[in-house]
Amino acid sequence: MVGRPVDLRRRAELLDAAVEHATAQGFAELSWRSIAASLGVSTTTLVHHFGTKEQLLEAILGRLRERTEVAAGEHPDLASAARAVWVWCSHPRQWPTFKLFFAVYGAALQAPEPFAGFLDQVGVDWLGTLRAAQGTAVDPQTASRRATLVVAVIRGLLLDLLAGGDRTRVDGAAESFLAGLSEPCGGP
Amino acid sequence: MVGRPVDLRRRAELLDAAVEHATAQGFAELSWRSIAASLGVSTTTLVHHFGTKEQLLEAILGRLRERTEVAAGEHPDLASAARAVWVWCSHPRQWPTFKLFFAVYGAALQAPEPFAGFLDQVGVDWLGTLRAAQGTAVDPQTASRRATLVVAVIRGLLLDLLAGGDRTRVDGAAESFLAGLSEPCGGP
DNA sequence: CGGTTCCTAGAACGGTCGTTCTATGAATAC
DNA sequence: GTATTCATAGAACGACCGTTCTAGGAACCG
Repeated sequence: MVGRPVDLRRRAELLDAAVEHATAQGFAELSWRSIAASLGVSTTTLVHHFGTKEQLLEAILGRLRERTEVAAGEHPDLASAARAVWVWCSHPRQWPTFKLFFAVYGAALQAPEPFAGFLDQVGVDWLGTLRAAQGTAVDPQTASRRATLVVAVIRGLLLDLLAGGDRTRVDGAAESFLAGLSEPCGGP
Repeated sequence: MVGRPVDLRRRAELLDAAVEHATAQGFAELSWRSIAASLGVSTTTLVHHFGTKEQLLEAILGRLRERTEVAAGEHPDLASAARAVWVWCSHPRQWPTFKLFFAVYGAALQAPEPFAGFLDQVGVDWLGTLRAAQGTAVDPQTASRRATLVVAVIRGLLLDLLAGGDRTRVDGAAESFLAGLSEPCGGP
Protein backbone atom coordinates (compact mmCIF):
# COMPACT_ATOMS: atom_id res chain seq x y z
CA MET A 1 0.00 0.00 0.00
CA VAL A 2 1.52 3.29 -1.03
CA GLY A 3 -1.38 5.70 -0.74
CA ARG A 4 -1.72 9.03 -2.52
CA PRO A 5 1.46 10.25 -4.20
CA VAL A 6 3.13 13.52 -3.24
CA ASP A 7 2.08 16.42 -5.45
CA LEU A 8 5.31 18.25 -6.20
CA ARG A 9 3.67 20.40 -8.83
CA ARG A 10 1.37 21.82 -6.19
CA ARG A 11 4.34 22.79 -4.06
CA ALA A 12 6.05 24.52 -6.97
CA GLU A 13 2.84 26.35 -7.74
CA LEU A 14 2.51 27.57 -4.16
CA LEU A 15 6.17 28.57 -4.12
CA ASP A 16 5.84 30.65 -7.24
CA ALA A 17 2.81 32.39 -5.79
CA ALA A 18 4.69 32.98 -2.53
CA VAL A 19 7.61 34.58 -4.36
CA GLU A 20 5.20 36.76 -6.30
CA HIS A 21 3.59 37.75 -3.02
CA ALA A 22 6.96 38.64 -1.52
CA THR A 23 7.78 40.64 -4.63
CA ALA A 24 4.54 42.56 -4.55
CA GLN A 25 3.88 42.96 -0.83
CA GLY A 26 7.39 43.26 0.48
CA PHE A 27 9.86 40.98 2.13
CA ALA A 28 9.29 42.35 5.62
CA GLU A 29 5.61 41.35 5.67
CA LEU A 30 6.20 37.69 4.99
CA SER A 31 4.08 35.51 7.27
CA TRP A 32 2.20 32.28 6.89
CA ARG A 33 -1.08 34.10 7.29
CA SER A 34 -0.41 36.93 4.83
CA ILE A 35 0.83 34.54 2.16
CA ALA A 36 -2.04 32.16 2.76
CA ALA A 37 -4.59 34.95 2.54
CA SER A 38 -2.97 36.22 -0.65
CA LEU A 39 -3.11 32.77 -2.24
CA GLY A 40 -6.57 31.91 -0.96
CA VAL A 41 -5.44 28.89 1.04
CA SER A 42 -5.03 28.17 4.72
CA THR A 43 -1.79 28.51 6.62
CA THR A 44 -1.92 24.78 7.30
CA THR A 45 -1.59 24.06 3.60
CA LEU A 46 1.58 26.11 3.38
CA VAL A 47 2.99 24.53 6.50
CA HIS A 48 2.23 21.09 5.10
CA HIS A 49 4.18 21.79 1.90
CA PHE A 50 7.11 23.73 3.30
CA GLY A 51 7.41 22.62 6.90
CA THR A 52 8.98 25.55 8.70
CA LYS A 53 9.13 29.27 8.13
CA GLU A 54 12.85 28.96 7.64
CA GLN A 55 12.42 26.21 5.07
CA LEU A 56 9.88 28.33 3.21
CA LEU A 57 12.38 31.17 3.29
CA GLU A 58 15.09 28.97 1.84
CA ALA A 59 12.76 27.87 -0.94
CA ILE A 60 11.82 31.47 -1.73
CA LEU A 61 15.47 32.50 -1.71
CA GLY A 62 16.30 29.73 -4.14
CA ARG A 63 13.60 30.84 -6.53
CA LEU A 64 14.69 34.45 -6.19
CA ARG A 65 18.25 33.49 -6.99
CA GLU A 66 17.07 31.80 -10.17
CA ARG A 67 15.08 34.86 -11.15
CA THR A 68 17.95 37.26 -10.62
CA GLU A 69 20.49 35.12 -12.40
CA VAL A 70 21.65 36.82 -15.54
CA ALA A 71 21.03 35.02 -18.80
CA ALA A 72 24.46 33.61 -19.53
CA GLY A 73 24.09 34.08 -23.27
CA GLU A 74 26.97 34.10 -25.69
CA HIS A 75 28.85 37.33 -25.95
CA PRO A 76 32.14 37.97 -27.71
CA ASP A 77 33.67 40.04 -24.92
CA LEU A 78 33.14 41.45 -21.45
CA ALA A 79 31.81 44.79 -22.66
CA SER A 80 28.93 43.35 -24.65
CA ALA A 81 28.13 40.85 -21.91
CA ALA A 82 28.05 43.63 -19.33
CA ARG A 83 25.82 45.74 -21.56
CA ALA A 84 23.41 42.84 -22.02
CA VAL A 85 23.26 42.24 -18.29
CA TRP A 86 22.65 45.91 -17.58
CA VAL A 87 19.90 46.19 -20.19
CA TRP A 88 18.19 43.15 -18.77
CA CYS A 89 18.53 44.11 -15.09
CA SER A 90 17.59 47.76 -15.48
CA HIS A 91 14.37 47.05 -17.34
CA PRO A 92 11.39 48.29 -15.28
CA ARG A 93 9.87 44.85 -15.57
CA GLN A 94 12.65 43.58 -13.29
CA TRP A 95 12.37 46.33 -10.71
CA PRO A 96 10.09 44.57 -8.22
CA THR A 97 12.25 41.47 -8.40
CA PHE A 98 15.44 43.38 -7.71
CA LYS A 99 13.83 45.40 -4.96
CA LEU A 100 13.10 42.08 -3.29
CA PHE A 101 16.64 40.99 -4.09
CA PHE A 102 18.21 43.95 -2.33
CA ALA A 103 15.78 43.69 0.57
CA VAL A 104 16.91 40.10 1.09
CA TYR A 105 20.53 41.03 0.53
CA GLY A 106 20.37 43.75 3.17
CA ALA A 107 18.67 41.50 5.67
CA ALA A 108 21.24 38.80 4.99
CA LEU A 109 24.13 41.16 5.78
CA GLN A 110 22.90 41.58 9.33
CA ALA A 111 21.37 38.16 10.01
CA PRO A 112 23.34 35.65 7.98
CA GLU A 113 21.88 32.68 9.83
CA PRO A 114 19.16 31.66 7.39
CA PHE A 115 20.66 33.57 4.46
CA ALA A 116 24.24 32.40 4.39
CA GLY A 117 23.73 30.21 1.34
CA PHE A 118 21.98 33.00 -0.50
CA LEU A 119 24.81 35.47 0.00
CA ASP A 120 27.47 32.97 -0.99
CA GLN A 121 25.67 31.69 -4.05
CA VAL A 122 24.69 35.14 -5.26
CA GLY A 123 28.29 36.19 -4.92
CA VAL A 124 29.60 33.53 -7.27
CA ASP A 125 26.72 33.40 -9.74
CA TRP A 126 27.22 36.72 -11.47
CA LEU A 127 30.95 36.69 -10.99
CA GLY A 128 31.28 33.36 -12.73
CA THR A 129 29.16 34.45 -15.66
CA LEU A 130 31.12 37.63 -16.21
CA ARG A 131 34.47 35.96 -15.74
CA ALA A 132 33.55 33.38 -18.32
CA ALA A 133 32.58 36.11 -20.77
CA GLN A 134 36.22 37.19 -20.95
CA GLY A 135 37.39 33.93 -22.45
CA THR A 136 40.69 32.35 -21.60
CA ALA A 137 42.94 34.99 -23.10
CA VAL A 138 43.16 37.24 -20.05
CA ASP A 139 44.81 35.90 -16.93
CA PRO A 140 42.40 34.72 -14.22
CA GLN A 141 43.26 37.41 -11.71
CA THR A 142 42.60 40.25 -14.13
CA ALA A 143 39.41 38.59 -15.30
CA SER A 144 38.24 38.22 -11.72
CA ARG A 145 39.02 41.86 -10.97
CA ARG A 146 37.16 43.09 -14.04
CA ALA A 147 34.15 40.90 -13.35
CA THR A 148 34.04 42.17 -9.77
CA LEU A 149 34.00 45.75 -11.01
CA VAL A 150 31.28 45.10 -13.56
CA VAL A 151 29.08 43.39 -10.98
CA ALA A 152 29.65 46.25 -8.56
CA VAL A 153 28.77 48.89 -11.13
CA ILE A 154 25.57 47.14 -12.17
CA ARG A 155 24.47 46.56 -8.58
CA GLY A 156 25.36 50.09 -7.53
CA LEU A 157 23.54 51.66 -10.45
CA LEU A 158 20.56 49.40 -9.80
CA LEU A 159 20.46 50.60 -6.20
CA ASP A 160 20.38 54.17 -7.45
CA LEU A 161 17.71 53.42 -10.02
CA LEU A 162 15.46 51.46 -7.64
CA ALA A 163 15.69 54.19 -5.03
CA GLY A 164 14.08 56.57 -7.49
CA GLY A 165 17.20 57.91 -9.15
CA ASP A 166 16.84 59.76 -12.42
CA ARG A 167 16.79 57.23 -15.23
CA THR A 168 18.74 59.31 -17.74
CA ARG A 169 21.42 60.15 -15.19
CA VAL A 170 21.88 56.51 -14.21
CA ASP A 171 21.79 55.36 -17.83
CA GLY A 172 24.37 57.97 -18.69
CA ALA A 173 26.68 56.68 -15.99
CA ALA A 174 26.18 53.12 -17.20
CA GLU A 175 26.90 54.12 -20.78
CA SER A 176 30.08 55.92 -19.83
CA PHE A 177 31.31 52.90 -17.91
CA LEU A 178 30.44 50.49 -20.70
CA ALA A 179 32.15 52.73 -23.22
CA GLY A 180 35.29 52.68 -21.08
CA LEU A 181 35.09 48.89 -21.00
CA SER A 182 35.08 48.66 -24.79
CA GLU A 183 38.33 50.58 -25.22
CA PRO A 184 40.59 49.52 -22.34
CA CYS A 185 43.23 51.97 -23.66
CA GLY A 186 45.94 50.97 -21.28
CA GLY A 187 43.71 49.95 -18.41
CA PRO A 188 44.88 46.95 -16.39
CA MET B 1 4.58 77.52 36.52
CA VAL B 2 6.76 75.69 34.03
CA GLY B 3 7.92 72.64 35.94
CA ARG B 4 10.92 70.50 35.10
CA PRO B 5 12.59 71.30 31.76
CA VAL B 6 12.86 68.76 28.96
CA ASP B 7 16.15 66.87 28.94
CA LEU B 8 17.19 66.82 25.31
CA ARG B 9 20.62 65.46 26.13
CA ARG B 10 19.03 62.36 27.59
CA ARG B 11 17.13 61.80 24.35
CA ALA B 12 20.27 62.13 22.26
CA GLU B 13 22.04 59.72 24.57
CA LEU B 14 19.28 57.15 24.23
CA LEU B 15 19.23 57.64 20.47
CA ASP B 16 22.94 57.00 20.14
CA ALA B 17 22.59 53.84 22.18
CA ALA B 18 19.64 52.75 20.05
CA VAL B 19 21.62 53.21 16.85
CA GLU B 20 24.47 51.25 18.34
CA HIS B 21 22.03 48.52 19.29
CA ALA B 22 20.63 48.44 15.74
CA THR B 23 24.16 48.27 14.38
CA ALA B 24 25.16 45.42 16.64
CA GLN B 25 21.97 43.39 16.89
CA GLY B 26 20.51 43.91 13.46
CA PHE B 27 17.87 46.10 11.97
CA ALA B 28 15.24 43.36 11.80
CA GLU B 29 15.21 42.82 15.57
CA LEU B 30 14.39 46.40 16.45
CA SER B 31 11.69 46.55 19.11
CA TRP B 32 11.00 48.70 22.10
CA ARG B 33 11.68 45.80 24.41
CA SER B 34 14.93 44.65 22.84
CA ILE B 35 16.35 48.15 22.75
CA ALA B 36 15.20 48.85 26.29
CA ALA B 37 16.74 45.63 27.57
CA SER B 38 19.97 46.43 25.76
CA LEU B 39 20.14 49.93 27.29
CA GLY B 40 19.02 48.85 30.74
CA VAL B 41 15.89 51.01 30.76
CA SER B 42 12.21 50.32 30.48
CA THR B 43 10.25 50.50 27.26
CA THR B 44 8.20 53.30 28.78
CA THR B 45 11.27 55.47 28.96
CA LEU B 46 11.92 55.05 25.25
CA VAL B 47 8.29 55.66 24.38
CA HIS B 48 8.32 58.79 26.49
CA HIS B 49 11.32 60.22 24.61
CA PHE B 50 10.48 59.14 21.08
CA GLY B 51 6.72 58.75 21.02
CA THR B 52 6.02 56.17 18.35
CA LYS B 53 7.97 53.33 16.82
CA GLU B 54 7.90 55.16 13.53
CA GLN B 55 9.26 58.32 15.12
CA LEU B 56 12.04 56.33 16.74
CA LEU B 57 12.79 54.84 13.34
CA GLU B 58 13.00 58.28 11.77
CA ALA B 59 15.38 59.42 14.47
CA ILE B 60 17.58 56.33 14.01
CA LEU B 61 17.57 56.82 10.25
CA GLY B 62 18.67 60.41 10.64
CA ARG B 63 21.57 59.40 12.86
CA LEU B 64 22.51 56.61 10.47
CA ARG B 65 22.53 59.05 7.58
CA GLU B 66 24.95 61.25 9.48
CA ARG B 67 27.20 58.32 10.21
CA THR B 68 27.33 57.16 6.61
CA GLU B 69 27.93 60.57 5.18
CA VAL B 70 31.34 60.77 3.64
CA ALA B 71 33.74 63.30 5.03
CA ALA B 72 33.55 66.02 2.45
CA GLY B 73 37.22 66.94 2.82
CA GLU B 74 39.17 68.92 0.28
CA HIS B 75 40.41 66.98 -2.68
CA PRO B 76 41.94 68.33 -5.88
CA ASP B 77 39.99 66.09 -8.22
CA LEU B 78 37.36 63.37 -8.44
CA ALA B 79 39.86 60.51 -8.44
CA SER B 80 41.45 61.42 -5.13
CA ALA B 81 38.07 62.19 -3.58
CA ALA B 82 36.75 58.83 -4.71
CA ARG B 83 39.81 57.07 -3.33
CA ALA B 84 39.41 58.80 0.01
CA VAL B 85 35.75 57.84 0.19
CA TRP B 86 36.54 54.23 -0.69
CA VAL B 87 39.31 53.97 1.87
CA TRP B 88 37.05 55.37 4.55
CA CYS B 89 33.99 53.28 3.69
CA SER B 90 35.79 50.00 3.18
CA HIS B 91 37.59 50.10 6.51
CA PRO B 92 36.46 47.19 8.68
CA ARG B 93 35.59 49.64 11.41
CA GLN B 94 32.72 50.86 9.22
CA TRP B 95 31.39 47.44 8.29
CA PRO B 96 28.68 47.14 10.92
CA THR B 97 27.46 50.62 10.14
CA PHE B 98 27.24 49.93 6.43
CA LYS B 99 25.61 46.57 7.00
CA LEU B 100 22.91 48.45 8.85
CA PHE B 101 22.88 51.00 6.05
CA PHE B 102 22.21 48.41 3.36
CA ALA B 103 19.67 46.60 5.54
CA VAL B 104 17.75 49.86 5.87
CA TYR B 105 18.25 50.64 2.20
CA GLY B 106 16.84 47.27 1.15
CA ALA B 107 13.87 47.58 3.46
CA ALA B 108 13.24 51.08 2.17
CA LEU B 109 13.07 49.87 -1.43
CA GLN B 110 10.09 47.68 -0.67
CA ALA B 111 8.32 49.75 2.00
CA PRO B 112 9.08 53.39 1.30
CA GLU B 113 6.40 54.62 3.68
CA PRO B 114 8.55 55.40 6.71
CA PHE B 115 11.81 55.47 4.74
CA ALA B 116 11.06 57.81 1.87
CA GLY B 117 13.10 60.66 3.34
CA PHE B 118 16.03 58.36 3.99
CA LEU B 119 16.21 57.13 0.41
CA ASP B 120 15.91 60.62 -1.04
CA GLN B 121 18.44 62.18 1.28
CA VAL B 122 20.94 59.38 0.92
CA GLY B 123 20.65 59.70 -2.82
CA VAL B 124 21.68 63.33 -2.89
CA ASP B 125 24.22 63.32 -0.04
CA TRP B 126 27.00 61.35 -1.70
CA LEU B 127 26.16 62.58 -5.15
CA GLY B 128 26.49 66.19 -4.09
CA THR B 129 29.81 65.60 -2.39
CA LEU B 130 31.32 63.85 -5.40
CA ARG B 131 29.93 66.33 -7.88
CA ALA B 132 31.44 69.16 -5.91
CA ALA B 133 34.82 67.41 -5.92
CA GLN B 134 35.03 67.93 -9.68
CA GLY B 135 35.06 71.67 -9.43
CA THR B 136 33.34 73.91 -11.92
CA ALA B 137 35.48 73.09 -14.92
CA VAL B 138 33.48 70.11 -16.16
CA ASP B 139 29.93 70.67 -17.34
CA PRO B 140 27.26 69.75 -14.79
CA GLN B 141 25.85 66.84 -16.76
CA THR B 142 29.20 65.11 -17.11
CA ALA B 143 30.00 65.78 -13.47
CA SER B 144 26.67 64.27 -12.42
CA ARG B 145 27.27 61.22 -14.58
CA ARG B 146 30.75 60.66 -13.18
CA ALA B 147 29.59 61.14 -9.59
CA THR B 148 26.78 58.65 -10.16
CA LEU B 149 29.25 56.09 -11.44
CA VAL B 150 31.64 56.59 -8.54
CA VAL B 151 28.86 56.22 -6.00
CA ALA B 152 27.63 53.08 -7.75
CA VAL B 153 31.09 51.52 -7.80
CA ILE B 154 31.70 52.21 -4.14
CA ARG B 155 28.29 50.91 -3.08
CA GLY B 156 28.55 47.87 -5.31
CA LEU B 157 32.01 46.98 -4.08
CA LEU B 158 30.87 47.52 -0.50
CA LEU B 159 28.02 45.09 -1.05
CA ASP B 160 30.51 42.54 -2.29
CA LEU B 161 32.87 43.15 0.60
CA LEU B 162 30.18 43.07 3.30
CA ALA B 163 28.78 39.84 1.90
CA GLY B 164 32.09 38.21 2.61
CA GLY B 165 33.79 38.83 -0.69
CA ASP B 166 37.55 38.38 -0.89
CA ARG B 167 39.21 41.56 0.26
CA THR B 168 42.09 41.50 -2.21
CA ARG B 169 39.78 40.82 -5.15
CA VAL B 170 37.47 43.70 -4.20
CA ASP B 171 40.38 46.01 -3.51
CA GLY B 172 41.89 45.09 -6.83
CA ALA B 173 38.66 46.01 -8.60
CA ALA B 174 38.53 49.30 -6.71
CA GLU B 175 42.12 50.10 -7.58
CA SER B 176 41.59 49.39 -11.26
CA PHE B 177 38.57 51.66 -11.32
CA LEU B 178 40.33 54.45 -9.46
CA ALA B 179 43.32 54.15 -11.77
CA GLY B 180 41.00 54.53 -14.74
CA LEU B 181 39.54 57.63 -13.14
CA SER B 182 42.94 59.27 -12.84
CA GLU B 183 43.71 58.99 -16.54
CA PRO B 184 40.47 59.57 -18.38
CA CYS B 185 42.31 58.92 -21.68
CA GLY B 186 39.48 59.90 -23.97
CA GLY B 187 36.70 58.87 -21.63
CA PRO B 188 33.65 61.14 -21.65
C1' DC C 1 -14.54 -2.46 -2.26
C1' DG C 2 -10.88 -1.40 1.95
C1' DG C 3 -6.39 0.61 3.27
C1' DT C 4 -3.05 4.07 3.23
C1' DT C 5 -1.23 8.33 2.39
C1' DC C 6 -1.70 13.04 0.97
C1' DC C 7 -4.16 17.61 0.97
C1' DT C 8 -6.73 20.99 3.22
C1' DA C 9 -8.97 23.46 6.87
C1' DG C 10 -10.17 25.37 11.52
C1' DA C 11 -9.09 26.11 16.25
C1' DA C 12 -6.05 26.78 19.73
C1' DC C 13 -1.45 27.54 22.28
C1' DG C 14 2.39 30.32 23.90
C1' DG C 15 5.06 34.15 22.61
C1' DT C 16 6.23 38.84 21.03
C1' DC C 17 4.78 43.03 19.30
C1' DG C 18 3.35 48.31 19.84
C1' DT C 19 0.80 50.84 22.80
C1' DT C 20 -1.68 52.64 26.90
C1' DC C 21 -2.71 53.22 31.78
C1' DT C 22 -1.32 54.09 36.46
C1' DA C 23 1.89 55.44 39.78
C1' DT C 24 6.20 56.96 42.01
C1' DG C 25 10.58 60.00 42.44
C1' DA C 26 13.11 64.16 40.63
C1' DA C 27 13.75 68.86 39.09
C1' DT C 28 12.24 73.46 38.41
C1' DA C 29 9.29 77.96 39.28
C1' DC C 30 6.91 80.72 42.51
C1' DG D 1 7.47 75.36 51.38
C1' DT D 2 3.73 74.10 47.23
C1' DA D 3 2.65 73.39 42.36
C1' DT D 4 3.80 71.69 38.00
C1' DT D 5 6.13 69.14 34.71
C1' DC D 6 9.45 65.63 33.42
C1' DA D 7 11.54 60.89 33.86
C1' DT D 8 11.00 56.28 34.78
C1' DA D 9 8.88 51.93 35.77
C1' DG D 10 5.51 48.04 35.90
C1' DA D 11 1.34 45.92 34.37
C1' DA D 12 -1.94 45.11 31.11
C1' DC D 13 -4.46 45.13 26.52
C1' DG D 14 -5.38 43.67 21.85
C1' DA D 15 -3.12 42.13 17.68
C1' DC D 16 -0.20 39.30 15.18
C1' DC D 17 3.27 35.75 14.95
C1' DG D 18 4.93 30.54 14.15
C1' DT D 19 3.45 26.27 15.34
C1' DT D 20 0.64 22.22 16.67
C1' DC D 21 -3.52 19.50 17.18
C1' DT D 22 -7.67 17.51 15.34
C1' DA D 23 -10.32 16.11 11.66
C1' DG D 24 -12.53 15.51 7.29
C1' DG D 25 -12.36 14.70 2.10
C1' DA D 26 -9.33 13.09 -1.97
C1' DA D 27 -6.31 10.12 -4.64
C1' DC D 28 -3.89 6.08 -5.25
C1' DC D 29 -2.98 0.63 -4.64
C1' DG D 30 -4.54 -4.00 -4.27
